[in-house]
Amino acid sequence: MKPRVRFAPSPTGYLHIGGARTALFNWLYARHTGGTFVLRIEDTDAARNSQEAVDVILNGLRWLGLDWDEGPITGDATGPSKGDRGPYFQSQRKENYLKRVEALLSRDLAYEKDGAIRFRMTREPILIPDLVVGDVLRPLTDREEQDPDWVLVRSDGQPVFHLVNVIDDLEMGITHVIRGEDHLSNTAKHIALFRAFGVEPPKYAHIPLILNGDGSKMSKRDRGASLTTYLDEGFLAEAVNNYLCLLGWSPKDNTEKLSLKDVAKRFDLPQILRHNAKFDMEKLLWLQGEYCRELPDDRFYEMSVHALAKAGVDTNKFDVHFVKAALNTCKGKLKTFAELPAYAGFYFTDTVTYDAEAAKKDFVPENKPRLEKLRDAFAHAPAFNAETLEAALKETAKALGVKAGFLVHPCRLAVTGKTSGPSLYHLLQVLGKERVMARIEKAMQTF
RNA sequence: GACCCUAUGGUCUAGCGGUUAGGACACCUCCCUUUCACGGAGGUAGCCCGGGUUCGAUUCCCGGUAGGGUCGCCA
Repeated sequence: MKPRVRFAPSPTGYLHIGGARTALFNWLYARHTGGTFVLRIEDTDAARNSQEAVDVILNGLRWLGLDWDEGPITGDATGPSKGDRGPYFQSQRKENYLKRVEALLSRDLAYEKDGAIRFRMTREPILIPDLVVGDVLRPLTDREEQDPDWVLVRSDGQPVFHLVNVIDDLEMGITHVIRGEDHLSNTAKHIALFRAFGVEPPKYAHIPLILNGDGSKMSKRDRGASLTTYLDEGFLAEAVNNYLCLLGWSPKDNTEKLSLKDVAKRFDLPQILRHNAKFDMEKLLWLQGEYCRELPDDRFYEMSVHALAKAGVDTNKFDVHFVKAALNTCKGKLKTFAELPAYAGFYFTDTVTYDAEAAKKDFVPENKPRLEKLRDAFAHAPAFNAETLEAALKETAKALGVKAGFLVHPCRLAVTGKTSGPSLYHLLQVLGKERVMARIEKAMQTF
């Protein structure tokens, strides 16, 4: 029998990075085994759920490329879905729950008290066989000893998470429950329920959690916790996926860069690590830089234009060849597209603002005649391209008896306003003679 | 408070009784470079502590400590 796994997020309005990894591991296992990846929306808290909140999840998974074989097609709970085990929204499954509760009631495995329906919980310790953690024996805690039974249906008629989760897994034929380790202790409840329903529970695989760098729990507000951040900041899905794979799983051969396809081939549950991992943005950024550098030109262009537009730079106002040439000088230089507007903004504006500290250092009186000479050399260069400009600058430096750097830095500052950026000669070429001359002229008037 | 899980450099990890404890990120130095980035060459830094078991423990067992999780009419 082929495995059936599921990702069952609650639409809270954001997709936690840990949730994304849970989805990823489920997806990887399904793809590795040729099984089925089910997406189920746990929208039991009707008041807080909205279609927008579901869309955040759907969009996040789609962005990562984690396609589901069964589940909703849109964020609309009553909308279309794929798969024959639906509905895939808990809000649409209420009668299933009530039917199951009736069955429990009729067999005295549950009872009513104070308007709520409670489950007669097993008193003996329950063995949880876990594919990642191993066999875990879970006795009742001292608190639970006082009153081991727990609520299945609230007095307002709402079934609780533990109940619906188990019923859905049962009815959807889930064979492997791959979820965060925060559910490990509660798995005893789930196993007891499955048995009460007369079926063997699925296999469990509890994966370690992702924590903040300081070891604390990653919550909504923490940097990097929300998947949306990565979409917004111009990360590449392949980098995020790759990084997530490396948190709690290892190819064991020192490979760091892996495609989802590679991982799907090699991934398996028993190799998952048992300890929590701390989130390290630096390493993610490194991977991001790696993938960014390898981007095909058209995709780099597309993402760049998008990032610039988001920052208020309308590249449509410029000649397409100019835009492409400009962006070309940036490729391989930065890690996230969010950096691009600051990095390449000088191409798309006529008002250069100079870095104050750099201006203090480079826009000094002795540099004025140098800049003048350089301007003249540029003006008389046989052509205005990277090679001729480099030659012109070097000759000028030689004639002045100074190192090239004395011309390079003020020139870069005059033209871009900054101390670092794309290759100077190439950016000058792209900017073109007219703009370059004007900018040097303008800069010289400031000191 | 009880119970559960975990423990290799700052971080992610390889290791599954005998290794100069390997790799990656980050950091430092140097080279390349007219900036930055890339690339290249080096470097700093690690087996949580204490007991066992064993000829020998990072590795196995027990205890401690630390971190995380769970014990809801939250999910």
